[in-house]
Amino acid sequence: MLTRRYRKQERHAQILLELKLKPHVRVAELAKQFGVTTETVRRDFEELGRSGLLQKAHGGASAQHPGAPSDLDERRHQRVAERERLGRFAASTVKDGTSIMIDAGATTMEFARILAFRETQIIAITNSLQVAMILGQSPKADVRLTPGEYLPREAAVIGLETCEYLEGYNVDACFLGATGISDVGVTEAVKGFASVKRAMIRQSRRCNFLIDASKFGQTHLTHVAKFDEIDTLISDKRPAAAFTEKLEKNNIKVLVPNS
Amino acid sequence: MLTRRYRKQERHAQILLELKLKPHVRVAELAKQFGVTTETVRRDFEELGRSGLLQKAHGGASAQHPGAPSDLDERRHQRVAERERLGRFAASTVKDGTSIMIDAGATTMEFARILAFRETQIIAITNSLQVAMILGQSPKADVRLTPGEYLPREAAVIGLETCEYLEGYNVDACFLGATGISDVGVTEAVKGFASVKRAMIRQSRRCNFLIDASKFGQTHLTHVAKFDEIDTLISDKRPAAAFTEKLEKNNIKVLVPNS
DNA sequence: TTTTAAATTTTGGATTTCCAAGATTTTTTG
DNA sequence: CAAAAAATCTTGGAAATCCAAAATTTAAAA
Repeated sequence: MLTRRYRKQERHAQILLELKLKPHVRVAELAKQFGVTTETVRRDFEELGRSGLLQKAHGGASAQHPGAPSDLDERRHQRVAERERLGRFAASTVKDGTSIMIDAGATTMEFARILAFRETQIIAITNSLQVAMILGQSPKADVRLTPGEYLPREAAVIGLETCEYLEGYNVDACFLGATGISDVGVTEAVKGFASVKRAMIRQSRRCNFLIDASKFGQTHLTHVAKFDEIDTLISDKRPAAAFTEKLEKNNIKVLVPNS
Repeated sequence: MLTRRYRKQERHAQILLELKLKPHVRVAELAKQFGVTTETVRRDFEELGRSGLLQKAHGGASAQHPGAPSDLDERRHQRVAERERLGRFAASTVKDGTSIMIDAGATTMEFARILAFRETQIIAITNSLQVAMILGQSPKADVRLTPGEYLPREAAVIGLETCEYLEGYNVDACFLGATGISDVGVTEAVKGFASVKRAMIRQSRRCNFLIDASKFGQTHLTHVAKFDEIDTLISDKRPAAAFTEKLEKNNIKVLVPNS
């Protein structure tokens, strides 16, 4: 019997590859190209779509927003609604003409997307390739990327060069994500991120953390900031009363949408 | 009579705005949202599509990728096979343990894709976000990104910072694309790219240009390199005899696959 | 090898989208 | 204000897509 021309995995890879060239591919085209039924391609889309690697459409599929590695995307699919609210709200606090630093993460990406959508006039410095790409679409954003070692999992750059570069700039505010906030302060799980975040804090007049409610009370490996270094916590839900009180005792403004 | 809620221009702007948030919008949705017929939305797509601002799809439209000018898109897709051959061939010349610089462009992207696929062990420095992302997927590649101003159309960084950063490194070879090669040498159409390319040439022991045959004889605005600065020209087809001779008189090795 | 699970194809009908051409409305222009 | 131009709506098929379920093939496991 003949060996199948493309196995499932190859097709999946090929589809994602195509989507890097074209923003949209059609079921029929791919079916012909692979020599399989449209139903098979449809199923491929279904699977890739579930992993958040593409967006299904009638008759085809669209690339997910530019260049998004898979693990990061999986996370993106969880808590999307909450994150969007948070990002939208955070973006609404940024005024025209502000200079900011933005770090890497799913939350800050959403934040950047809204900033681009609103066409807020800003100068932004980031170590996240995705944030740069998203913000770059806004005609009103002047984007600078930091140098450094490329970290595939997060699509960001890190390292000494990154931190040194940041020292060349002083900005109005920084907007940072994190994997946890608890009694010990803000902590981070991703190796190499903490030092970049700290560098950003040092160069900013105002420090904002964007942390969604699911991360309250969590403590991770590396330390990012103590309470007295934080100016604002932006989240989707207000933390427990006791914790809020503790934060406000440290002069941290807690901002949540809607209320 | 009622004033129309959205005029054509407003709709167009709104559609493009939506596409910054979602990679794909549907005719039916927008028609409902604007309170117009699907036919009207379809016509909007038609017009925006002609200007290359979006890509039509069955039942909707997708955002155009950054770095994909509309008129070029068709040509890009036609030359995919040639570019892949070129990229594959160029990648085959890279040995394990080499340090290289790679610049931005469709051709170098393909080159990077093959390097990642082959898992060649390299240290790579690039100013292209896409090259970084692609190469970053290889476990054997150590990728560094240059700093600089972000250029949305090309998904790359440029500027003085980029060039200064490059001066901190000396590598075995650089692999560069270009928009033209002719009697005057290698030239480039994209503003800001030439100086980055020149900086890369200065820091490399060996200078390779990846230029497909369609660009032979073309001269563009900015000057990149004279013949005596080039070591190798890698292409998909051999140039005309007269031109080849001229190149080889300048000690430029001309490499093409297959022969 | 046989068995089992997974992947793919086939089928047919419901749904959606497309396209063109003519009718209607709105906007612009003289 | 009237005429012309542009934009939009309506309509009626034609074409493409979707979906589910059952049949078939292929790959993996026992």
